[in-house]
Amino acid sequence: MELPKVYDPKAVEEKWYQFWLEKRYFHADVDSPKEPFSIVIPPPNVTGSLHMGHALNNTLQDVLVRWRRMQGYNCLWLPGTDHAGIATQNVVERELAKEGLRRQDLGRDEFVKRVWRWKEKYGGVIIHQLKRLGASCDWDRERFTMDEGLSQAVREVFVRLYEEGLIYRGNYIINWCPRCRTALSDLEVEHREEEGHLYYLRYPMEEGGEIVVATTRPETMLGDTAVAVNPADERYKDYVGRWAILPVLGRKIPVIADDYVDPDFGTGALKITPAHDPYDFEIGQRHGLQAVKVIDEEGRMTDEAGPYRGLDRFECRQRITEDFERDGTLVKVEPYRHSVGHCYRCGTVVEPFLSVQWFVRTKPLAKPAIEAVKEGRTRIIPPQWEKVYFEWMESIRDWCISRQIWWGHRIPAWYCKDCGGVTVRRETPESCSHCSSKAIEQDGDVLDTWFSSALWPFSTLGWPSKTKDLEVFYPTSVLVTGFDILFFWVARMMMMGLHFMGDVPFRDVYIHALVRDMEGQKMSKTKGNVIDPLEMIERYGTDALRFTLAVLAAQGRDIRLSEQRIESSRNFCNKLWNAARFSLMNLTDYPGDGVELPEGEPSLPDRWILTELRGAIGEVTRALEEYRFNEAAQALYHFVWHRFCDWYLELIKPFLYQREDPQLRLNTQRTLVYVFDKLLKMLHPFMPFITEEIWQRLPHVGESLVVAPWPEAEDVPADEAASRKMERVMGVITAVRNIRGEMGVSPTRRVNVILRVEDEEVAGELRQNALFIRSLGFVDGLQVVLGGAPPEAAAAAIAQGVEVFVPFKDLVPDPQREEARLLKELRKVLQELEFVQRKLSNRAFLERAPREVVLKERQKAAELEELRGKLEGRLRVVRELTSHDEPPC
RNA sequence: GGGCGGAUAGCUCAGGUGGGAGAGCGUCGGCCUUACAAGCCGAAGGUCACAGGUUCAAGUCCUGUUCCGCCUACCA
Repeated sequence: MELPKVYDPKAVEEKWYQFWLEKRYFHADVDSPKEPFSIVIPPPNVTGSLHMGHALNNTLQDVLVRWRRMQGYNCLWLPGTDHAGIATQNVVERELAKEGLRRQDLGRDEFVKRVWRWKEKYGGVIIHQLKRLGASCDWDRERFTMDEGLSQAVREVFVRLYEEGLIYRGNYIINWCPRCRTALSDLEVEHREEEGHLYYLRYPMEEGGEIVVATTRPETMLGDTAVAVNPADERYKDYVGRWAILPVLGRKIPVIADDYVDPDFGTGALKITPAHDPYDFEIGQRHGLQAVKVIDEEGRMTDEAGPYRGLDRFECRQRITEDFERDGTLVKVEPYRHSVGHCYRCGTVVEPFLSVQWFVRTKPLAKPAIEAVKEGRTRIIPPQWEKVYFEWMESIRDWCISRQIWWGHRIPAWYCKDCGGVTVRRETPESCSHCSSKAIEQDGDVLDTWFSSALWPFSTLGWPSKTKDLEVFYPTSVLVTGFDILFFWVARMMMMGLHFMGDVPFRDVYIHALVRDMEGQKMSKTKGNVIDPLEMIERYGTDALRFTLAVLAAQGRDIRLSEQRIESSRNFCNKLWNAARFSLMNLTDYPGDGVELPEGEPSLPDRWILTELRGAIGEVTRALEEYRFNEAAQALYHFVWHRFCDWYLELIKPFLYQREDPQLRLNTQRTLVYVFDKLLKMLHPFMPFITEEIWQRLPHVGESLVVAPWPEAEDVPADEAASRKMERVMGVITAVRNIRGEMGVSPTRRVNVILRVEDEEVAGELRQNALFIRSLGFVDGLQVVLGGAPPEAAAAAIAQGVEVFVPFKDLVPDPQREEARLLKELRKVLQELEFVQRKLSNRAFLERAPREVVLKERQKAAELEELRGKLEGRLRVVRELTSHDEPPC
């Protein structure tokens, strides 16, 4: 059965994924005696579809899980999705809008039912896409944040925190999105620098005179209840305690003194709007000021806004500015650049808004979470993110968790209509816990989606029940995520995990980069610069995409992805495929299915490739242990392409194409199979599909690569001495090819070669390995001479002490070209030599540098000297020829 | 305002603990050499942002400067 010339991903991916599922390789057995290795997936939004960020995130997780599984761990990769409150509600509302309906038209119950229906129908999309990516998740354990079990965990956590005084309800300024009509946490506000204006407004004083205030939001003046100045500000000393008259409304407002006010900004007088600015609110509290709401939930002016009632807040700004310009209240307007908060979901300008909300008291929770990282119980990788984590945790503010939407976990609090008391319960109560009245009503709000995500590492494993899953798989081994949700999610999981499980949720946190386009821009649909992972999978195959992402995933740096890069990974797949094709063509008589080392004395190429393999196994394993995905992938790429394919497969062709020495042929086949087997195993976590397809076709032991053992470096015999011999032969081959190339001769044209060495042992070695030089160097006659006069009419090169000559008669006889070539080489050598000699003539270097470094430099100098001598000798010979060749004129 | 990261070949980027400047793509020259033209062979190309310092030795450590990017922040 011969393989097609080109690897076709479509023909294999679906087949093997189904096979793996049928064999239940991804299923984690809680009763397994093996050491556990667990990861919980960062649950994608149920509304989501796979983008490059997901592809990267899940490729890296799958690499880790598949690798650890092969190492013999009991692996659990727990998948699932997030109900994504606002996002999902928005999606369904948009769908309703097409029917001309609002959610209010349906009513809450009907709307929520509709969201569930939407979820059942479309919510599985991203899960399906993860499967196409090859993710080896335990699908039997798939979870959704609104599942019954997880909802129970949410209620349990809420009630416990409430009872511990860590959740409270209060009237504070929060961030409000007038479009989504809900409160947002501080983190859900995106600050953007914008060109705005600074308006200077004149407020008359009750007893004559005036005070001028500066503001970026003149419309909020309608809610002003004071003007504040710095107590140390001499200019306003006499104003404090007196009254200003608010224009338009004519309200009397006091001038107060507060340290918060910066006398150097604006006019040094600050208008105070306690209901629409967080700091004004604080000042208001300090001074017992009234808070007047002039903007409502939808961003429209309230009745308190007098003549401006009903206007949109921005319309009002426009109108009030015009009016003030007319009546002289407006002193001046300056252009002013400042940062404005926007809703992270819909982009609407956020309104600071006074309302009653639920909050988590975070400081007591943050402390253990800080300590856990300080003590190394959780490692953050790369470590520079630790600092970011600490900074945020140490300056953490209380977390507003109530949302005025319908899709999410309903807050388990009931209010009594009779006594006004609050009843917080795990199960729906019959009556008020304070007065036993039956007239109770549940809070209409739901919880921030991140509240349930914060419980993900233990709620998915069955908490609050004491399950075996929890016992075995918590804490999880590693969390793989992007830095954009370090605060949103990672920090909060740390807090909740420590508080409710008494242990960290994960041993390691690996933080990977963001995927950007070639210009370094974040990919976004609106910019139109997205590279769709599914499209790439269609075009180049899943393995090519995965390999690309892994090889680009260097720590601490964003990934700039281009389709070209995926294309070259596709080429790598094809290279591997053709190596398999070649191997299969030469294994038709291979006995059995065994994977064994060669018997007796292996050939030089065998010993060399085994030595290289041993090194590669060590390197790849070490890189994976350190989360250096790019280095592991790079090492594999180099080994497979530039060691195994470029050299080994070429070197063994003469052994495979002959039948005179059956033992040699068999040994070669064994090594070929052995090395191929190991490299497929190492490649499998990165490229699961093509490796399985090839492995299954080659002689192999076992049912599937998924559960095949990870290679161990110690099992592979190394032979450094043989390796060095091989490298010398390879050096000679390269020298011959170089001469041919530089002298402009076709690589397939046969030439004769003379090798001249000083050392008898080396001479014997080269004679022994003449076969390789002949076949890879396209050499006809090969002569190895020990010293003696070098040939004259020949091009020369020096490779590891061996002088390589190709007679001019075999090339295009062009002594001038040869002279130029030699000169170029000599220049390089002289330059290097000068550098080394300068070092060696420095007494400080000889005295202070370690002995082995000095020794190395001396050796280098000697080698270069020798090289120089030989090159200069050649140059003389060639110049002699050129002068003879000079046509008489 | 504070903090973090980056500046290395034409492009995109690797270069844990200081001692050899590297990869992919692109470029140039030559090849359908019975695994692969999505390939093979060969080559060119870099004062490692700038200025100092530490050291026998700096892409790598320290200080400063410039230019990008990101996070974060209560100066309306």
